[in-house]
Amino acid sequence: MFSIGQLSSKVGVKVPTIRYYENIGLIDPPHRSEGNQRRYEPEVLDRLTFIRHARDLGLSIDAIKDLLILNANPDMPCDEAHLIANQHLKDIARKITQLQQLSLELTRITQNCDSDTVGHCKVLEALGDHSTCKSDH
Amino acid sequence: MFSIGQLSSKVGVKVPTIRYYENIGLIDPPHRSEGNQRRYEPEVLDRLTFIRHARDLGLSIDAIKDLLILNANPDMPCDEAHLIANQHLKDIARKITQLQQLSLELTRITQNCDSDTVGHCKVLEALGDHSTCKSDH
DNA sequence: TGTAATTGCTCTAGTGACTAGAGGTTCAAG
DNA sequence: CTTGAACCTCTAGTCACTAGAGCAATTACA
Repeated sequence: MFSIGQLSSKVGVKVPTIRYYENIGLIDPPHRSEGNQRRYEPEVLDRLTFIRHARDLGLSIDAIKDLLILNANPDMPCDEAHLIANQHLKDIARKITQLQQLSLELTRITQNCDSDTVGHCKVLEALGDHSTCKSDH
Repeated sequence: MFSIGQLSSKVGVKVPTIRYYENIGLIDPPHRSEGNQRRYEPEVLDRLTFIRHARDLGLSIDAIKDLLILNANPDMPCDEAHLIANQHLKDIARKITQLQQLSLELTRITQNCDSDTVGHCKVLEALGDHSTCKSDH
């Protein structure tokens, strides 16, 4: 049996966030002590770790809800889990490329600083041209 | 001269979002028609496209404001531009690193799984078990 | 030119995923 | 048995939008 604070430090999810997750139905309301404080069974550790991990990877709460349902039904096909992961992968790859472009441009700006002024700044160009996008977003 | 709807479909930013950007000072208030409707000059296209891409990459509105200032002032003293650019460079570098780790992690997770039912799906397992992570996130 | 559909206007409130604070209660260590 | 840390609920704030109400202007077509 854990208090909410112990649970929090064990899984690295903040106390108010745990209460928030309970509020929105992502985790079940635990039993309470005589004085109305939350007391958690060890099982919640796995679930919260899963949630935390998935959030870290940028999955939405709704996506996590889906995955938790999948998790609870071991006989279901796992395509959906892969689909969710793969969608994320594509998105991430695109973002990396664009951030690298922006980074390059910002580096150029700082390195052009032998003169007194920025000169012709291409920050906007670095991200302004939609045609350089590989995917549509 | 574009109406707000035309602008919206050209750059892929929703109409209410454009008004919101005007509200918070990210784009200038345009001229109005006789009947008080917004009429945009073509110049706003670049600016909005830039904003859209930068947002997509996870830059905050404040960061975007800075970058737009940088872009709009080619005569800006060097040290000031240097400062702004460097501040955001660090941030962007960090974002790239994080995304790369994430991408690796997701790839590893999806490639480890070749089962057809959730029961043996490694994606779900990997999300639940933090100890299998190569990097800390 | 008339009229109907579409697009526009402002304003307020809601969303997601938390986070902060007020004001009070319970628990565990000394 | 006291004290202080941890807990409770509740409301409100954050960011970057998004939705809806209720009304006005514009555009397409007959």
